[in-house]
Amino acid sequence: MAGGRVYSGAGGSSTLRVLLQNKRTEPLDSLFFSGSCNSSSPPPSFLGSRSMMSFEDVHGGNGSNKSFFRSFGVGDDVLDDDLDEYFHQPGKKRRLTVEQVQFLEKSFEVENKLEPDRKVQLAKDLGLQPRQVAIWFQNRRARWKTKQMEKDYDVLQASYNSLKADYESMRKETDKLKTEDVNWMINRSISGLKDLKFGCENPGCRRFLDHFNMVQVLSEKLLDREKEKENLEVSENSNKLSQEPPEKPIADSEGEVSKVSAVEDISSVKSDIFDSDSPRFNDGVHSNSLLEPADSSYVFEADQSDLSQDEEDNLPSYIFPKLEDVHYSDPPASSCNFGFPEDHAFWSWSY
DNA sequence: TTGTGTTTTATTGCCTCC
DNA sequence: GGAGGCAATAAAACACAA
Repeated sequence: MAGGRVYSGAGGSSTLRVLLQNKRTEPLDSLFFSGSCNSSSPPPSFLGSRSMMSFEDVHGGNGSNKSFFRSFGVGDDVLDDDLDEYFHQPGKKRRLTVEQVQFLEKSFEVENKLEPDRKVQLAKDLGLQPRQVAIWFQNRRARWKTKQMEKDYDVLQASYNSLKADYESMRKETDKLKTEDVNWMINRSISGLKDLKFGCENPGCRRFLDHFNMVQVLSEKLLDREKEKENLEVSENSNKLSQEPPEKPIADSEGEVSKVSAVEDISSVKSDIFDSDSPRFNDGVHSNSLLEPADSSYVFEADQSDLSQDEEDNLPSYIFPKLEDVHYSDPPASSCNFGFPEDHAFWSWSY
């Protein structure tokens, strides 16, 4: 017993099960057996509570709530003779009838809290003890709360799944945009180089442009040399055919040999850099793909040793600065990074 | 028929409110 | 301090598969 609470209705000896076994009536059948059973299943036993049937406790012991049963055609003789016997079975839990539960459910829908007056009235109408009605409402509230929590959980989970899907979608979109952005920057840089030809007053930009132009000029030079070499070989071969094969090399002086070697070296460099089959060399002269960042480093890493000292000496110092004079660092205010992020160090340098 | 899981009814203990 | 609500739990009733 909690908090001095007094529960009424316990005790007694007989059961309505006995009553129904002996004196069941059609109205009672419809009351106690409808809904929860069908023709193919045996009717369940009456599931009223032991305490629910304690009329004395409900209405001062005058049995006035027998009206609930009388309304279904149960005669007073039945009630008087057997209900007492049934209503006082200890240690048994009785389920409410479908009709009682439906009645309580409707009442619960109206208001899930139970005021004392309403509780007494419901108990009177259903032939239950007020305590039973209170317990039923209490348990019903607990079930409602559990279901509500399940619904809330489902709503939250749906919301979470929706947000997660949005996140994944946005993440993919972001990755896609990043890729597009890189391509856009590359294209912008290339078109920026073209634009620079028509004027860039920024010293850094001008130097880069001069460098870029010089690379193009040198590449054209290399191509010319390649052609000269090929022509020379062709003419030599034709001479061989018409003359005795020489016993000595064509170039018998060291200087001559060195020049040929130099040409071969340069040709090899040219082949590496300007191979017409290379994706970096599209039109043979001015190639945007020359600046493709996939191998962008080579643009600035041209091995100066590939050029003859004469050629190198003839270049302005700002075009081919000494390596020790070049400082790849954070871009100065005058530097030019062509729209690339500043962490792309190769785009920004200063002397 | 029986074992097992679920649902329903009821109890207990604690708490808050008046 | 009594009344009543709530959470946790017990236990009976029920459903169902094997």
